[in-house]
Amino acid sequence: MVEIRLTNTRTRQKERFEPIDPGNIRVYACGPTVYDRAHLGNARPVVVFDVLFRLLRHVYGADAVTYVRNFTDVDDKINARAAETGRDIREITEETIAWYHDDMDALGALRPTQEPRATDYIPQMLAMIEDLIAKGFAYAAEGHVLFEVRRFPEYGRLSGRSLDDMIAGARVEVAPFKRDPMDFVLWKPSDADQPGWDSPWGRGRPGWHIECSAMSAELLGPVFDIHAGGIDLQFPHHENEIAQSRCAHGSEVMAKYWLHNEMLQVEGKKMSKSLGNFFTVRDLLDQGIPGEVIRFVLLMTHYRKPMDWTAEKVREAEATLRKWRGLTADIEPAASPAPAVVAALADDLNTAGAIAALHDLARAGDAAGLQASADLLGLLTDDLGDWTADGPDLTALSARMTKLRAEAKASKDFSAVDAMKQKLTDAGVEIRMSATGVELLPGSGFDAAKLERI
RNA sequence: GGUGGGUUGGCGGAGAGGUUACGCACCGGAUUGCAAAUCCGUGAAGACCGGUUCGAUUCCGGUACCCACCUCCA
Repeated sequence: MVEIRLTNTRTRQKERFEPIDPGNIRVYACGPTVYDRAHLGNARPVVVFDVLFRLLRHVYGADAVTYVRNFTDVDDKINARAAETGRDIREITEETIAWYHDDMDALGALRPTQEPRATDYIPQMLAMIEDLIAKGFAYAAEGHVLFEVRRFPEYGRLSGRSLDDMIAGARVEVAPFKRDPMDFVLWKPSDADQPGWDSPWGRGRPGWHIECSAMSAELLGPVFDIHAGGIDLQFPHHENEIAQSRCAHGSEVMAKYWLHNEMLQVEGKKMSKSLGNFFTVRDLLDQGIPGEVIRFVLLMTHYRKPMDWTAEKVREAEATLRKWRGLTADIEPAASPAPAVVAALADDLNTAGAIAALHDLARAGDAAGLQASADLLGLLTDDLGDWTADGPDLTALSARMTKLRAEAKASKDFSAVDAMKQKLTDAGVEIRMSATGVELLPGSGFDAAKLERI
C-alpha cells in the first residue's frame, strides 16, 4: 500500500494519511456559490483536489472513495444578482451550475461522487440549528439565530487565532443582539423579496456556513477523513463549520485532515472579485487556451504555494503537452503508473515533482509509462486531447514542399523552398524535413488564416 | 495591531543535512542544402546575519522584504 502524506492544517504538520475506514474514504470540498462564472482562482482547488481524488482512487480503489463538493445556491450575492438583473433566482443558479460543469469538465476534473445543493438540505440545517440551541451553543434573537462562540473553547484553533485578538482587530459593526462580537449567524430573517423557508424563528434563510456542516454530516457522517478548500476559507468559514459540527455532534474533530490550497495570483496580487483583477476559466478557453494547458499550468506549482498565472507558463505547458501527446499517440498505456509519479503525488500532492517524473519518462522514451502516469494527474487523457487531434489537413502543402525541395536539390537553388518555409513558420507551422519527405504540424502559434495565403 | 505562509540558478519550480532535481531559455556538439524538430552535453542557485554540526541551501534564532487572512471571495 502506498503511503500518502498530507499537510494537515489542523495540526500544522505533514502527516501520514490513515483512513478512518479504508473501504470508505470520505472527502468534502467547499464548492462555489453559484451566481457567476468560475474565475481561474476557483479552478485551482478543483484541479488540485481532483488529483487528490484520483490518487485516493488509485491507492484505495475507485469504489472506496466518496468525494462530495457542494453548490451553495442560497446566498445574498445570488439575491443581489437577481435583484439587479430582474431574473429568477432559480434560473441564475441553474445556469451557473451548468456553466460550472462545462468549465470544470473542460479542465479535465472528474465530477465528484455527489454535488449536493444547499437548498435541498434546508430541513437538515434547521434540525442542526435546533439541536445547537437545545444544547446551549446557539441562541435566537430578533428573528436571527446565532452561534455563541464563547461556548466553544476551541474556537479559533484551526486558524491559530484567539477570540480576544480577533475582537481587538475587528473592523465590522457589531449587531446589537449579539452576545459576543464574534458570534455568527446560523439563520436570518428574509423579507418578502428574499428567498425564505418557514422556521421556528419565522420565515428566513440560512447563514453562510451552516450548509457545509449540514450537508457533510448528511452525506459523509459527523466525522470524515478530509476537508479541503482554499486558504481564504480557513477563517471564518472552516472555523465556523468546525464549531457548528463539533458542538452539534459532540465530536473531537469534524474532519481528520484539513487541506488548504494557497491563492492564485496575477502580477503578484491575489486574484479576487473584489480587486477586479480576475478572469474566468471561460475567458481563457475562449482565447483558445486548451483546458488541458490550463490544467497543466495549475499543476506546475505545489498547491500550498501561491502561484502566478503567466503567459510564459502557458507557452511552456502547451509545448510540453504537444510533445508528450506526439510521443504517446496510439500507444497502449502501461498497466500501472510509474512509481516515481505515484510517490511524488503521495508526498503531499507534489504535482510539480510528478511532472518532473513525467519528463524523466518522456526522456527515457517510455511512452507507455508516460501515458499511464499522466492519467493519474488527469493529463494526456482522451477527453482533453481534441485540441491537438483536430489539426488542419496540411498534406497538400507538404506535398508541394516536398516537390519544391526535390527540384531545389537538383538545381541547387533553394530560394523557393526557403520562401515557403518562411511563410509556414510565420503561420505557426512546425516543419520537419527528413531525407524521405516533409512533415508539417501545427505548432504553438498556429494561425489558419495566414495559411490560406500560402 | 493579531495570525499564518513565503524568499532557490536568466525564468519557472521540487526534493534532500554531505552525492545531477526537472522544465524553459542560453551555450557547445550530432543531424540538416540552411533551418526547425529531435538527440547528446556544458555552465549557472539557495534574501541577509548569527548559531548547531566534521559538514547547511536543507535544522535553530534574528533581520529585511513579499504575500495572505482578520470583510464577500477558492
